[in-house]
Amino acid sequence: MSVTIKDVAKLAEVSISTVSRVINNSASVSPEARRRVLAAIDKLGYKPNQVARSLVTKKSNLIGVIVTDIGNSYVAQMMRGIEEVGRMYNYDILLSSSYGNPKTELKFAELLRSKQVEGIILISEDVDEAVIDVIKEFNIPFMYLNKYYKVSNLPSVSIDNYEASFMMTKYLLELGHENILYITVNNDKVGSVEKDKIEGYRKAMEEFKKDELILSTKDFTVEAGYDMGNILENLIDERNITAVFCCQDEIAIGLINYCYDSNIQVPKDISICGYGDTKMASIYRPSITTIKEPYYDIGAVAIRRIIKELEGDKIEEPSIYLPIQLIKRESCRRI
Amino acid sequence: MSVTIKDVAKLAEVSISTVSRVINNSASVSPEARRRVLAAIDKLGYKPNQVARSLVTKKSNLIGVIVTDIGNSYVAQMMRGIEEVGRMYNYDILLSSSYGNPKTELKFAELLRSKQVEGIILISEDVDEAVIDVIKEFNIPFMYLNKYYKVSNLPSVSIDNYEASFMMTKYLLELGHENILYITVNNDKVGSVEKDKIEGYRKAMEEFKKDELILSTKDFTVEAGYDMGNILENLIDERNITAVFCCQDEIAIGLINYCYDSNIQVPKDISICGYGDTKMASIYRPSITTIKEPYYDIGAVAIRRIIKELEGDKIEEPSIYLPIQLIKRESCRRI
DNA sequence: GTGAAAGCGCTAACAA
DNA sequence: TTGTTAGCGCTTTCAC
Repeated sequence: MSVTIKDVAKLAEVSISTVSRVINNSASVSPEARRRVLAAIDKLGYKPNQVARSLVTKKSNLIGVIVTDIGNSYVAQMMRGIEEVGRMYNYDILLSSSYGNPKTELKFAELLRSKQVEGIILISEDVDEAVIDVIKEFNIPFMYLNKYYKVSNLPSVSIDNYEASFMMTKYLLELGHENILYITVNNDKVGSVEKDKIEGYRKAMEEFKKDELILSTKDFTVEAGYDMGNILENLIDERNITAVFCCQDEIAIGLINYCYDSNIQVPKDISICGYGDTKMASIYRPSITTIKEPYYDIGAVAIRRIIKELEGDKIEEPSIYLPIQLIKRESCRRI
Repeated sequence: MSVTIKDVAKLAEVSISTVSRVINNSASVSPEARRRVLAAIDKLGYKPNQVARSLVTKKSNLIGVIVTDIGNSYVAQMMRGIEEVGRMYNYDILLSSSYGNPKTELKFAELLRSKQVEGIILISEDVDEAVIDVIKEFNIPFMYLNKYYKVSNLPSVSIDNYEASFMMTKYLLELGHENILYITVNNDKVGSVEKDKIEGYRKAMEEFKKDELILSTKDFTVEAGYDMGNILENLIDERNITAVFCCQDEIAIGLINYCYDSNIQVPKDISICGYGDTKMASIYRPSITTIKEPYYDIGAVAIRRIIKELEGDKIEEPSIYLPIQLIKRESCRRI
């Protein structure tokens, strides 16, 4: 068996309380006793059993994170922020992947709870009120991170999508583009950020007195972007489209792939920009003009807020918005 | 406070032992008592405290994973496999990122231990014997995953790099390429898989009676690949190089980026292949011919082996090699 | 089939 | 400054 506090106490010839005091620095211990305890700890290679400690202190120092899919680049970036900041404050991360299944999310939430996590971060790509309600009832700090939807009154960290979309559209307009296509993803659900982004696009187009043109694709994948290719090809001729604002980098990449395959040159023949600034956007050629969503920071701020709440701070504003950035790269040119 | 086994016992008017028996199905309980207990559990929304349970059973159902950086695509893929298979067997994942720092790895290893993890998976990119030794001493199932180094006699899951490299080189030769450049990364450390890969390349070149040409770059990054560009440009002229086998996809992508910027067409002017089959390799244009390292499976098999060991199976072979695949895409052409 | 009691490894009164 | 003791929430003998 592994060595316990008793073994240390015996070897150091003190009581277990004294050992406990030494390892927790919780009360004054005579230099002599401390020395003996430390020596014993060293000799035995004693490491306190955190499980036992948790049981009595009711502090697990665990924060549960439920993600859709850790294989998604942006999720991994958020995890980095979560992990790194959590670590600074001595919190460990219990990870579970739901693959977008609400049933699984629910199961994991309860599992995390039974493991006594002190807070939960849910990274979701859909909205399921049932899961949210259950987690809320746990009465522990909770952060809801969703790149695609807003849920009002839920503590979260995100960006101002309206502003970002407006900024990007304006940039394209200022480059001289007059006919700018916005590619969104079919979505009627309440809270979809696409609504805000479309508003931002519209606002800018109106300001420049240009006609809007919005098309939907089926989802946020490279394939969906690729599939928009032939429609775009027609639009270039028929509507003299010179720039496309894609609602996600993946779609932009798919579209540029189509162009590559069809000998349409980007940005010479058409300017294409994305949204998100995933890793790929900077590595791909042409490198992609996009909006940088600060994934790392979103994760970092989310866990920081949880820890603050754990430390007693009440969080005032449920939603925090982080600054975005327009990243100008090769895929969009002045016209 | 949250509801405990006592509350359930009181409401059901049985002893806590009976409640325990019901939730664990550990001994026969009269139908009537079971019914009452179940009703009480349901009414109170009772969830057993896993921490308390762990303390007595000495089973935490936790597996600790130390990764270099969850932001790396291949690490995230491995994590998927680890998480998903762990979940099937009811194990939770405690995640920590070392960012390659051995001191941090060590600290996390001990932290994980004190959290009573039942097994540890270390995903590393360097070799630090000290860390390995410490983890070994924990005497719990341990898997060592390292894409770049082999450490003999350590339980691990990897691929046969010699074979993979041989296969790829042979493929290029069979496409008609005669002068094939292999780009490796400067590395004298023992156990580097680059040694095996170079051997595989050599073997194939010898078999086809061609001269080898090997160059080193500084690390496994896109930038390092890009930096090889001008050297390659000269080599195309001077040595009539028609194909480049890069030891990692990132380097291949960097090199192709250079070509893109310098109006060298891939694969028309030069064929370039990579190694790893990261996500990027299939999305990038031209799509990249590469060796598929089965990251997901590596993670899945690693944790499965840990669980098997936890279940009492002794693991015979320390190292397991998973099958690789040659993925033929656009970046290499017949000559 | 069931309850009482011991104990997992630890912290935190409390008393000395 | 120190030791004794009670418990954290649970499982598991051991009697009955």
